[in-house]
Amino acid sequence: MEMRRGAFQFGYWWIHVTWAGTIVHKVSFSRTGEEADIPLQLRQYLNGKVNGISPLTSVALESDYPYSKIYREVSKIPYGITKTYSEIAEITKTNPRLVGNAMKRNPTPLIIPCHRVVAKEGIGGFTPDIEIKKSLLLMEQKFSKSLNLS
DNA sequence: TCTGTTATTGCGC
DNA sequence: GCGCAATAACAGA
Repeated sequence: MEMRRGAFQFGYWWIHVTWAGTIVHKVSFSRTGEEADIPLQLRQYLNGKVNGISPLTSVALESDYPYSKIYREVSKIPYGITKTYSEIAEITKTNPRLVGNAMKRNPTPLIIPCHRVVAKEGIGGFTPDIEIKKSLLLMEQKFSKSLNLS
């Protein structure tokens, strides 16, 4: 399967995606970019038009990745829902601190919905910009609410 | 190898 | 409120 690279503008940030088929290998952020195709499901998700990115998955879920247990648990969090670092830590028998570490080193944010993991009191963090996390959570909340109404 | 660094939390003061 | 330990992967030296 051929590896492809694309970019999508989201607010003030560009989201760069590297993928092959339905497996996403890398997601990164930068201030500048140039429009280039990304997987359709991801684009619709970022536009707030669908409540998920199925069938896309991440290389980080492959079992030989160090934090894969944490990543698998995080990817189970449904659209529009948030969990805390400590909840993930309890399930994976690790430490909340380590969960934060895993999120920071997440090679594919969005695909692994690390923005749905928040601190017990507060939002937690996000690299490179907390505003991205806030926008994503706000967008998900709005869209899931509109689904309930219809 | 060894050390410093995390997107945290809960407890003691 | 503040300081600190728990705890494991990783980068850089």
